[in-house]
Amino acid sequence: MKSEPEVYSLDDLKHDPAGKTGWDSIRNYQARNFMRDQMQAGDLVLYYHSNAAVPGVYGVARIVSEAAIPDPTQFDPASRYYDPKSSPDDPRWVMAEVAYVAHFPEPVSLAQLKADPALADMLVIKRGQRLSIQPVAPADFRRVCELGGWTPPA
DNA sequence: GCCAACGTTGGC
DNA sequence: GCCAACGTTGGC
Repeated sequence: MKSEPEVYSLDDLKHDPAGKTGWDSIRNYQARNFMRDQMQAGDLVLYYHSNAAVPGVYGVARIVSEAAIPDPTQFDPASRYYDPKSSPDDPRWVMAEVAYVAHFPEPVSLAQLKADPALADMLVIKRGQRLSIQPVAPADFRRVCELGGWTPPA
């Protein structure tokens, strides 16, 4: 999952008073579908900082809700993400709740991801790949954690 | 700030 | 249904 650190960083998640955050405002159908169809409670997530001084993976979060909760911002006329075509009866946009797990001892930069032959198929290194939610192959997940100097729980 | 990539919108 | 215009993303 990508986030701009100026907007909501992994550190912000760590210190969030609620202990978690709703991953709202996703307004891309493909990203929404990845979240809705391929995430479930308990899944670990690589936390990527985009538009950062050093873009890359800074740590790990966890999905702590089902991955298809209606995104409340779509019903809020004051929100930038208001969608008048959506209705509470048939919500168009969904979200999941995410909780902090860990910062990597060594953040893994985008340049490192690109330089690692084992990660050649990772979506995030592909040119033009802008989706803010992307599936990660288990082997790639483990490799990125290894590069970050962090061991996932068994 | 530039610009490539790409999704969405809307006229026709 | 095509496609030009436009807006957004995000690395650099």
